[in-house]
Amino acid sequence: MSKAKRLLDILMFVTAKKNFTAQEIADEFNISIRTVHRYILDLSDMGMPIYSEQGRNGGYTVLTSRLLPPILFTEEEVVSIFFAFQSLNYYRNLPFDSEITSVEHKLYSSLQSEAKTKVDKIRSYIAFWNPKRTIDTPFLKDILEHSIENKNLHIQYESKSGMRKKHIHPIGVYAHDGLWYLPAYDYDKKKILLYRVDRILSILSAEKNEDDFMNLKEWFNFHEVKNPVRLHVILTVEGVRQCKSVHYFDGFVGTQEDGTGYIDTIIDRGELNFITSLFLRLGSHARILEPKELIVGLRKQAEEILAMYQDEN
Amino acid sequence: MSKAKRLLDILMFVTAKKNFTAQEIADEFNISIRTVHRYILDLSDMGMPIYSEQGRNGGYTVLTSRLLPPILFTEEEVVSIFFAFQSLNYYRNLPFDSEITSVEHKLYSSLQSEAKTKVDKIRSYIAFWNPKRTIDTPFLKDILEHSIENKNLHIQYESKSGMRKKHIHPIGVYAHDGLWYLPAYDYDKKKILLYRVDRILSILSAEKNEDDFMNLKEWFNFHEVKNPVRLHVILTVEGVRQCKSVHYFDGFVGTQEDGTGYIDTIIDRGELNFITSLFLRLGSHARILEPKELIVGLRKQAEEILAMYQDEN
DNA sequence: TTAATCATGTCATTACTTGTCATGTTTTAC
DNA sequence: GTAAAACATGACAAGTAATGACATGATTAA
Repeated sequence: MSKAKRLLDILMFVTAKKNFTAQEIADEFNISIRTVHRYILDLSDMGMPIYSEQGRNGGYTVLTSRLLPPILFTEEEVVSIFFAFQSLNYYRNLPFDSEITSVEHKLYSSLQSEAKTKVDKIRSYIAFWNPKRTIDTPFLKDILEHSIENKNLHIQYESKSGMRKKHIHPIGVYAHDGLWYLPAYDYDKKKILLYRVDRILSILSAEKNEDDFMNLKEWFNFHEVKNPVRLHVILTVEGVRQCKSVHYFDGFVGTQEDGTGYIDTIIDRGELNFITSLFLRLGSHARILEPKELIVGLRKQAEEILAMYQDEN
Repeated sequence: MSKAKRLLDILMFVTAKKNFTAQEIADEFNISIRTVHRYILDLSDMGMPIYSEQGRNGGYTVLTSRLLPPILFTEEEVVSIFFAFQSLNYYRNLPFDSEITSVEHKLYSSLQSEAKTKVDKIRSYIAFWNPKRTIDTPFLKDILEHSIENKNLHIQYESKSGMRKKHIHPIGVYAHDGLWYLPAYDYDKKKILLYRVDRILSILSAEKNEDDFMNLKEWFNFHEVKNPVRLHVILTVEGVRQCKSVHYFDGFVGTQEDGTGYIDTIIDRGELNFITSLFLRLGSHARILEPKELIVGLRKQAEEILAMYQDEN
């Protein structure tokens, strides 16, 4: 076996083990201790942060987190990594900040000037925009970490009715439109609720979770319809156009030959509140047939607005 | 110089040159032709796609796009790359698809099982959600490419009033809320308009652009206010809460000591249409003082809704 | 003090690398 | 069809690097 290959093997062995003696390596790879010492010298020369302790119970220790064997990329592959990093640009408080910076640095400096230009262009011509909010999300990293580690949390949360303590189990964390959301099982309310990470005021404590919960993907697919209500709406041509751009109605917008259309589906009563504002905007482009409550809600909102501005003309 | 180092040098030299003869390498590195042949054998053994053509005018050719020197990553750095890739998950028709797959594969297979678990967890606990639309964006890759290459385009575009031909210069491309937008200079209308990439029906032709335009970043910061209008609103506590979650008002929401607040800023008249639906939703939580048009618009919309449902009770 | 470690040096042996030379093969220009 | 320019491969000697065995020293903990 070539020296280079063997050095790589040892590198992997050693980064996995973190603590080892020369004898162990010698036995593992069937080489003499003298050679092991020589190899370790080579590895430190190559920049591996490895240090030794003499004396009984001494040995070697690898300082850094594990190093991976060197990986060969093509230029296009590296460009694709920069493309992916570009998509994180408009977020704040992301985890892996320093790692991403160091990866970017390593990769960029290995590129030739032509490819550097390409990366620069991607950076200036492509954006994954989201509202670059002034809202701070200081606990994002912690929440992500705890979610991944399957912990339960006690948090202080700023809800509509003021500051509350919550005992929750995170299902996962997701970003939408620049905000971070935390679907989590609330132990007091005994159901899964959706929290906003920026409204978490502090994490009081975390403990290992023992229970079983659905994961994030399952939660996304899971739409518990507890109070089913039929939503039945007729749409003008313009109404169809606008509804098709609303994700909520994805797939539910039916069209007639003349371009007009309809929505006829089952939704949860809890969602009516959210839907009201959609139909307020659509005005006469959408005529609701069912449910009654939605019509009542719309009228109430409309009346509220008219009442507020009745004295102005 | 060690063999390994020299092999790397040659690897870089040949990937940059793409076409070369053994003699050239021998001269460049001051080694014998025989050794060059041996090195090339080594490189192919290492997986470099290098092939030879015999005969006069023959030589070696490197098949792939340029390979970069092997790069050492720490485990955390690799995890951060997977984190970034995760953010692309809910998009369709992205460029660099195959590159990302191959990078993922290379990296994942080099990870140890412990780190693999971490990557798996990131994949199942973190999402960058956006409306995973059923809308197809077949021209996204092409549009991106042409933007980067500073081309002008003739496209067929599906606008409100039907299919139109457009002659444009792309400023850049950005994603927002799952849709791709293309700010571009319209040569006919002589101004920058915003197109939706999914509404591009075909690209008729592309030609090199000679003119100077602003770039995407400049465009983001550029808000031409042609018809300035003062927007002045007073907000209840709940109104403040809701407005702060609306990106459009970022930074413009002032608060009083008692928790109520106000918005007082200058906007463009063209934006009133969009704002109307925001205030429809807010109802009595937001009382508009100025501009008059907005109040008129709100009342009109409210009356339209009431008229539509007047016979129902 | 002793045993377990690392650290370093020397030296003979072995393994690998390199250059030179030789011999083919393939392709193209003339 | 021949010569030139290229790759392909083999053999071998000379040179270089890697290895193991052994020796010695230093450091640390039991």
